[in-house]
Amino acid sequence: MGRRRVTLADVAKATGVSTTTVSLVLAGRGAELRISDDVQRRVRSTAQELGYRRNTLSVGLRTGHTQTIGFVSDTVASSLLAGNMIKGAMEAAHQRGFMLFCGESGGDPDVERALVEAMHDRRVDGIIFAAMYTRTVAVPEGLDDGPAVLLNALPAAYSPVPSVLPDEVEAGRAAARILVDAGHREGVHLVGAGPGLDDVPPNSIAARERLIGMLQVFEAAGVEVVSAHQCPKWMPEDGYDATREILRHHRPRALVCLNDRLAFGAYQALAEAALSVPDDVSVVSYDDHPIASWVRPRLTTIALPHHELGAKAVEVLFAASERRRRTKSAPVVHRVPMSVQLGESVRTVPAPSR
Amino acid sequence: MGRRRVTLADVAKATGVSTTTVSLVLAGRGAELRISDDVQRRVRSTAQELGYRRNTLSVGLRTGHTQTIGFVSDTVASSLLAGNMIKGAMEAAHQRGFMLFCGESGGDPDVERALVEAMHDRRVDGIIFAAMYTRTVAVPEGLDDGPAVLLNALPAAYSPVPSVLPDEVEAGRAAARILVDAGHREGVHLVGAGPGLDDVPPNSIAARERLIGMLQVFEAAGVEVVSAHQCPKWMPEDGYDATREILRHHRPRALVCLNDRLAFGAYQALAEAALSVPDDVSVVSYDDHPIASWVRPRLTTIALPHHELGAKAVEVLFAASERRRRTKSAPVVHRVPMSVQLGESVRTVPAPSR
DNA sequence: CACCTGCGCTAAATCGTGTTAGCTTCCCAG
DNA sequence: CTGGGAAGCTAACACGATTTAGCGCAGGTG
Repeated sequence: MGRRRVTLADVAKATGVSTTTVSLVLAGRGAELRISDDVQRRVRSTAQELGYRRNTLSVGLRTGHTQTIGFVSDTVASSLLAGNMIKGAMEAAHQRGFMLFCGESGGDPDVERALVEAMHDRRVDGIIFAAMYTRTVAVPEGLDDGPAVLLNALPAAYSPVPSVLPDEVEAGRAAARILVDAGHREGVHLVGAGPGLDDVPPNSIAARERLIGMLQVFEAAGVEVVSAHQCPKWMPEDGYDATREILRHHRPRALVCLNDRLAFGAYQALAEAALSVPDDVSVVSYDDHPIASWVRPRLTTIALPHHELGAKAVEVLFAASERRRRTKSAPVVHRVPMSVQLGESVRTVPAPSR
Repeated sequence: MGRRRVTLADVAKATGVSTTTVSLVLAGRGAELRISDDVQRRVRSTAQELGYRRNTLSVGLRTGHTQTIGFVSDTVASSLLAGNMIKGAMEAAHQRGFMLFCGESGGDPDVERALVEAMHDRRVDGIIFAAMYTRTVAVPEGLDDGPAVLLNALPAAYSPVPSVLPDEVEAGRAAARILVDAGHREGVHLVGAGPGLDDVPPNSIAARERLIGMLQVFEAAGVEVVSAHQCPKWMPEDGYDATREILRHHRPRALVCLNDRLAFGAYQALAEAALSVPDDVSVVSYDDHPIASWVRPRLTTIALPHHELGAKAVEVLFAASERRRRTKSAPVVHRVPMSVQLGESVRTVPAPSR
């Protein structure tokens, strides 16, 4: 247990060469600096034999590169989202031999700054700053002291840091298209946001962009949205309340819920009113939260590509580290497509005969 | 951005003293080595002024301590559990100025080993090896090369590594007691495991220990468990199927579901059979998954103390690092209590008049 | 024989900090 | 005037790697 690790010097001594040689060989620069094949073989073999592993701290101190990325998020716990984003990032990082430092701020700007500093202290090669729901964020001071990426977030003020986000507008179009293609023309209601583009939860990019996409398609198809209900929290209870409110005045034929938890609440309200999904009311929602596949009938939902988002962030970060050496260009926004998850919550409406 | 960080030498030069002095002062050992108050003040003030931060890599290289903990889990994504355990660990670590390296193996032993090695390469001060559902695990080779803790898991074979686990037996007792105290004596069924102690999902400690606790209390109260249904996966669908099976032969008065997702499935089956919770059937379950508070009526559930588990693991890890220097004692199992979350899913049954 | 070139490797500096051993200065007793 | 001790600091090495500059040798050339 407490036994000393094998160092470069140990390998050098055991092979009978200098540490320089060992270092070069193991870095794959042996040929370049004309170390003979024989020596290379011997070095590799003794290194293997002694179980040599390079000390990342030492390398980091010398070269400035630590094979490490910092991942700072506001909240990992309250949503599955975080887990899969982190997972995507970890896998992408691990493929390149990188590890992830994880930190959670709870949304506190002081903690955010402290985390970013602590990561720079540990000389991370870059930082991913992630939000758990798609929104605008204040970029913490010091974030752009090194390569950085915003994940699932846009900077509130101007910032040179690039962003990686789901393509919410297209997701909005996709959701609307599902209803339009299924023949729905009337009795369409929105649960969670609208009717105006500003009737959204604070800082929510997702809500606004989904609305934009939906309204484009509905308008083009001549579908009128009967009512829309803004909900600040997007939890099941809010969906339940909003749906009850709708049922008080209308007989809806289709609900678009701005996420699956709202849809879950809507299901409850519909069940209470003895309305069946999808025979009486079609339901479409967003996120592909696990609950979407647990309810009966399963929800048709536009999936947040958490895993891809995380992986993409790492990719962009690497690209940024490269570019940084050459030139600084304008900040970029990368959009990751959202896919349709088909459930059984949408009914095909027979086209009205003209 | 690319500007060089301030080093100890910079502070020393600016103050007009040696790096040794600065190092001592900032380490709080100034008095001990009789550096004058005046110099101490000046050092601190210039350090502050220049925005000096110590380079953790360098310190780690020199001292062997990196203020860093490795967190290796099998799966973070598929369960909320992970998120809160990690969060608990992160907070506890952050309080002591530590950061967390996160890695996920997906259950692959090769990846586990690789992660543990990668963390040792980065000279972590200790490793938390976490399982996402309480079970026995094969301790990966190399884990005990440094301080380590198993979180939510017990070693499959003997291992000197301590464990941190929820107190599942007591949780089992608590669940049974809820029903017994509410007056339930008949029509009690188990969903997810049983009737035998070996009728559990593979390696599941939770199932087995919950069964033990429940059977103790039921037996003591003279309550007979009418039927029990083992489910390998513990997903809503399994709970749905098991409950349908129960309803085919019985008229249950109370269901104990071995987790909330099973209970969610049970709710669906009960609703289909037009049975009301809790008026017709009481339901108790485990975990306090978010779904527990989303369903109507809310579930009464025995909560997994994820957050505390994570924090406790860190605490045990620190204690282990201390102890390691002195003596190695027998491996310890730490149990964290599970708390009852009251919902409205249990009905009080009037005592039968004798 | 002196000089140059290419080959195959190594000595030594370096990264930023912690730590041990010791240096200088001052004061005072003998 | 000298020796000794305390006060207050510093020189120098170590940690484990990378990297630059260059050394010694063999062989060919004028």
